[in-house]
Amino acid sequence: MTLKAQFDHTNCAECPIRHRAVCAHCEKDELEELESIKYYRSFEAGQTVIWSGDPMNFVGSVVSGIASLTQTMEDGRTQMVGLLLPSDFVGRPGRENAPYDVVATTDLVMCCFRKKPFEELMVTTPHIAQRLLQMTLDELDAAREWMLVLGRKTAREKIASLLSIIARRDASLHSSGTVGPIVFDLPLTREAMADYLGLTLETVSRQISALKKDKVILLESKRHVTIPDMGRLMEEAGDDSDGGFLV
Amino acid sequence: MTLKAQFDHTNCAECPIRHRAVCAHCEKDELEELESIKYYRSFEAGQTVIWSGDPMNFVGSVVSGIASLTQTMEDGRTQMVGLLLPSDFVGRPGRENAPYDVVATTDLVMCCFRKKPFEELMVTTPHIAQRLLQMTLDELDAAREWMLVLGRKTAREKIASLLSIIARRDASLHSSGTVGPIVFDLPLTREAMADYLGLTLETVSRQISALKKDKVILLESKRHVTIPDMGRLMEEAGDDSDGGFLV
DNA sequence: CGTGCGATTGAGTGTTATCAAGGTGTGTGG
DNA sequence: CCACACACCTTGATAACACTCAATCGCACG
Repeated sequence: MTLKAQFDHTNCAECPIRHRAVCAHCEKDELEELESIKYYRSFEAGQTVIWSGDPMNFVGSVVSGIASLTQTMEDGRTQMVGLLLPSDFVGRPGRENAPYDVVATTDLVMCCFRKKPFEELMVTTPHIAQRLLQMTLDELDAAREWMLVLGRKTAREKIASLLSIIARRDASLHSSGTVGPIVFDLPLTREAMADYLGLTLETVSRQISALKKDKVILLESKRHVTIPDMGRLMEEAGDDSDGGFLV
Repeated sequence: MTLKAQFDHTNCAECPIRHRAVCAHCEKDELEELESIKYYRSFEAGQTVIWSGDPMNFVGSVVSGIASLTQTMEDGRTQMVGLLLPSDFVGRPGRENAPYDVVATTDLVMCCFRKKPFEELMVTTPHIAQRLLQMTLDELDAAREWMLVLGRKTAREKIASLLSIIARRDASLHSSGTVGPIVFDLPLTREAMADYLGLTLETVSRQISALKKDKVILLESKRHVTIPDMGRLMEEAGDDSDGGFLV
């Protein structure tokens, strides 16, 4: 609620995701149109944003925090199919019902647009559709990367892959140095990591312990990770050890 | 080569994928522009269309046959990350190098456009960009469905899932009856199925034998499959037994 | 008739899941 | 302030499922 107030009257020009979100390519006048139909919503960690199957009357962008897209089978097995970071887009123009659960993994602020007006804007504003196409293609690439992880990597490689992705993302935001240790906080519980990687939480825990024992990672606390050697981590992930940093 | 000739002078209006491909929404004049930059290419089963990492100077649509998108790790483990059926699009506007291997699984005919002119058309022709967005969103949904299969399903469920997808696609093309047995030919080798499902070919073979023994499927030959009861197959796949047919 | 590819089947192994117990840290109420 | 509850995490013992290695089969093709 306090977070909501914090953003309620924010001008798009000052938005932290202004240049990465679906509105990134918009001109000033286009932005004003978007601004007139936008509103902010906040969620606490653990809250469900949308239930699979429910009607979706909005689309929107993650402004801050992390959300996850998950699929659940009848017997309770769950698989995360998307990790939504700031600037990522939620919802599909033209779709009536949500195909996945959307859950706030951390406290979350979203910039929402009512679906109908947004769909109309899509037609009149090519910049929005163009940007959405780019973003969707990027998400498709990420999904295909994860298919390799899910289908072919060992538990240890899966953990190393996830850590290297989070580390890479964090490095692209905060630090600037290309070399040297990388430090970050895990935004996911062991269970969420397991759901992302197609493992059990016990296996996640064991493999993290193993990577720690082998000095691939250092743990100050259960969530606070230091990567002394990024190349080593990427070897463990089964990726090309070099070349990758800017992929 | 003979296939190539067969399509070389085909008018778009008579094209079998005219209403499903990236050109689906195009008006007559837009189609003429596309027609002026298109050319057909044919590949034999097993041929590689594009190697991962190679520069891509074209994009295009699958006209007939099946192609696969695969990722390969340094040690040879491979994961299929896309199954390209007629009307599916290959390539990403704006991208220089291919991120995956594209391999012809069967004999294949593609309708190609040189990348540069196609990218220019994308800007001037919203119908193309709109359709490409739709198709990309559909592919993303399919990829996420596969993430559940890869991450959480058993070998038996994986096989049943793949069979039900192929059966569903075939049913949507050929037959009309909603009930009754479904018959089709598998377009994939056991090895290709394994690469798709994150299994070994031996496990694929064993599970197919098991499904056959349990009368979930009937096999006239190794590739010719009959599904006596689609609901039963979908139960085996771990999906909701009903509701699914039009998903 | 031999060759080769795709597929099947078997035996043994190993990675990961399952079941179970216990540990750590944080917030809340007595 | 302490004790308790709870969520999150770790670790151990055991078992199951899928992988590996290996032999064989069937079929198409030269």
